[in-house]
Amino acid sequence: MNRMRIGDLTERAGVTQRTVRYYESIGLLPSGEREGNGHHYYTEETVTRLQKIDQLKKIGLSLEEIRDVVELYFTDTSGVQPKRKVLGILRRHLADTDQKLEALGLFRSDLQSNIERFERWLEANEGD
Amino acid sequence: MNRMRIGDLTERAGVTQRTVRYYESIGLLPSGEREGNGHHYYTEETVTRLQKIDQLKKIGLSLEEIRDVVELYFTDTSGVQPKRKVLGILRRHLADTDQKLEALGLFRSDLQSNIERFERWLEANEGD
DNA sequence: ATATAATATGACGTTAACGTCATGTTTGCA
DNA sequence: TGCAAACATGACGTTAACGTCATATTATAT
Repeated sequence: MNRMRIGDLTERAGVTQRTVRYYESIGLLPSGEREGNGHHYYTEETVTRLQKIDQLKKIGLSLEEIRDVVELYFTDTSGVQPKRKVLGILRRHLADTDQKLEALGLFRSDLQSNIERFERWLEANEGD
Repeated sequence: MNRMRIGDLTERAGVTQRTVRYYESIGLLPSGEREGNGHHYYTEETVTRLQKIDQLKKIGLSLEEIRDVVELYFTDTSGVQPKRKVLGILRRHLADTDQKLEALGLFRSDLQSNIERFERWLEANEGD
């Protein structure tokens, strides 16, 4: 189904209309083409774009950070200068990500050892 | 230096007074003992507690989530019932953490491959 | 043709995690 | 003893990421 209006778009992408309009307002989503009437029309790409945004949000990126990288998945970024810029952004995000991964890993083993400690205690102190 | 007032505390922990008072107000930090005058007094433990909170924040936990787990590092949680409760919380956080780790890992390799793609393009299209 | 559903736009409300005054009391030092 | 620096408390302000009306126009089913 190509060329849908906001109702179908939000249903397929699992977001609210408010979210779509908010994203349009901050330039995260290109505001769909409008006909003679005031209505906006969207395509399949808008759906996948919204889904991609959702993925990146779950990772913990802010909408501003997402705006930096999401273009990458949907445009051709021609020219040397833009490509260099995107490359810089990507490298920064990679460094950030590695830090987060490390911190999360430490937290995980912290959790793990605490869990084991509690389990041992409970096993020792009652018949369960 | 044990038994300090808020000025030293915030300097050592690298947070503002507002932050300390906010944490006290939401029960994340025990509000330091007060003398006859209205002043609060804190100890070394408060410093390390603030630092622990900061670590957990960097991982992406909300203050509410932190309140759930931070006690663990500073109290004895005696009794079987409380221990069971904490154990439940820990297990939930472990599952959350594993999900985040997986998502972050995927994002990382996504970034990585994009970076390589851009690098190859730049190498091919100019002498650098 | 008309009632109902869908859309557009604007404005105010909300939560988290504090920042920033304003005002009043306490402490520490010359 | 006097006075600037430190502290306490209260209230209003701020940003992100939307939620929730209210109102007006357009689309659609009967």
